[in-house]
Amino acid sequence: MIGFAAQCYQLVSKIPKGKISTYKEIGLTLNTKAYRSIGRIMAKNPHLIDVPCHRVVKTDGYIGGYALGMMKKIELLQDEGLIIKNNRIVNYKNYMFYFIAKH
DNA sequence: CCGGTGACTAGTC
DNA sequence: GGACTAGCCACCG
Repeated sequence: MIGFAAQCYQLVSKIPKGKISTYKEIGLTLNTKAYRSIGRIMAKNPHLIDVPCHRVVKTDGYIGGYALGMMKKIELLQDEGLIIKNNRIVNYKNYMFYFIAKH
């Protein structure tokens, strides 16, 4: 059986390099409002390498948290070409990746 | 801007 | 196996 966590991991793993998504999007895609659950699952991420959860940020483009610390998360994102300022992704909307089509 | 509330899962006890 | 707790959030006042 595919658990909730597995679905999250699967979605996140589909985010292309240089792109980001939000916890909300994942929630919408999985048709749930369990935003916090998603965060908790990521925090316990047993697939830290396989699942690039550093590409998942808050709805406002703020970094949020990361198992290895926000600094590490920022590093990884910057390494993919994103610009981070004050813990926030500059022009994050340009990098947004939607799992489902939005108008 | 801060605090409280909501919704949901996986772990732990 | 039931109950409790924590969590990388979102939204509203």
